[in-house]
Amino acid sequence: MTEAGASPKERDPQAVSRFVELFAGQLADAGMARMPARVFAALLASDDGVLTSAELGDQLRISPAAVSGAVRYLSQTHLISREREPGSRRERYRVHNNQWYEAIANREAMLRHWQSALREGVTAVSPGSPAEERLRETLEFFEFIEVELTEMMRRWREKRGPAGGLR
Amino acid sequence: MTEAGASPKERDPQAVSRFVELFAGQLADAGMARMPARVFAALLASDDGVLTSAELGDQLRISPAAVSGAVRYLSQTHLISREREPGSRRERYRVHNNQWYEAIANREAMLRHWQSALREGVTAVSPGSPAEERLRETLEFFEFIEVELTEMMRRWREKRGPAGGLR
DNA sequence: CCTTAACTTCACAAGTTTCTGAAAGAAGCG
DNA sequence: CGCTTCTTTCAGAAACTTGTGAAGTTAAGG
Repeated sequence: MTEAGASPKERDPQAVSRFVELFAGQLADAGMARMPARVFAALLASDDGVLTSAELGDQLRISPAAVSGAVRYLSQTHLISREREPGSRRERYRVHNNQWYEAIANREAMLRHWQSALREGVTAVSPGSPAEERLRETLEFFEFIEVELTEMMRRWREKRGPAGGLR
Repeated sequence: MTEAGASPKERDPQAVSRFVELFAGQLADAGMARMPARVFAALLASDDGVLTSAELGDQLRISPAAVSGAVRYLSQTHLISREREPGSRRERYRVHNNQWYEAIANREAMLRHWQSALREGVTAVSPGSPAEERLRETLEFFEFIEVELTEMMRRWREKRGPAGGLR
C-alpha cells in the first residue's frame, strides 16, 4: 500500500522532488540564482516549512558550502529566517508562511532605481521632443505601478485574514 | 552656445548615452539579457523611437551580429517592431510608445507556469499537511496576482487616454 | 541576371558564474 | 578546556554565456 499509484495517501518524495526542481527552475528563469531557488523551493515543499542544513544538502545533493551560500542570500533578502535548534549546533531554516510573497511582490527598490534613471534620461534629451514625452510617460507608468503594488498587497492581506498578518 | 553647460537647449549625446547604459543595466538586473537591454534603452531614448541597425551598432559600439541577435529577441517578445525603410534595404526598429510597458507588466505566461508547477506540488505532499496548505495558499496568491495585474493595466489605459490605446 | 548592400547564422575565444573540496572558524558538551 | 560537530570562507575547476569575425543568404537596383 506504500507503492506508487494514483492518489497517494502520503507524501511522495519523488513527486516532491520533481516539483522542487520544476518550481526552482521557474524561479531561476525569473532571475533568482540557481541554488537559492532550489533551497527555497525545497523549504516551500517541506512538511513544516523548516529544514536543517544537512537535510537540504541531502535532498538537493549539494555540498554544505552550496547550502551555506544559498541560505545566506535567502535570509538577507528575508525570504527565510534562520533559527538555532535549541541544544544543538544545527541551524534550521524556515520559510515565512505569510510574508515571503510580499518580499517577492515588493520590488520597491527596483522601481525607485528605474525611476531615477528615467529622470536622468528626461534631462538628457531635447526639451519638447518625442523622446522627452516617451521618457516622461514611462516614468509616470512606474510611479503608477509603485502605488498600485502597495494597494494590491494591502488587498491581499485583507483577503487572507482580516485577523491580521501573523500566523 | 552648443557647448556643455547647465540646462542644455538641445539633446546632449553624452548624457543620453549615460542614461542608456544606466537604464540598460537596470533592465539587465531585472533579468533581460545585456544586448537586448542596451538596444531597447537606446531606442527608448532615441528622438523618434526609431533607429536603423547601423545606428544602433554605431551608438552602442557593437557588431552587426550583436544587433541582429538583440533585435530578434526584442521583436519576438513584442517590445519593438521591425519595419523596412521604403526603397532601401535597411531595416528600422521602433519602440511601441503605448504598448511596451504592457509587455513588461504582462507576465501572464510566467504566472501560468508558476501556477501549474504549484498544482503539481499540491498533489505531491501529504493531504492535510502544513505543506499542502502552504502550497495552496501560494497558488491562490498567484491567481490573485493574475487578476490584479489585468485590472491594473486596465486602469492604466484609462488613466492614460480615455481617447483610446493608439497614438 | 549580375552586383552589391544589408542582414543573419555559426563556430569559437574570452569572460563570467557557479559549485566544490579543503581548510579554518564557532560553539555545544563532556 | 579540549573534543567534536556543524558552518563558513576561499581558491580554483568546470560549465555556461556572450559577442565577435567570417562566411552565407537575401533582395534592391542597375
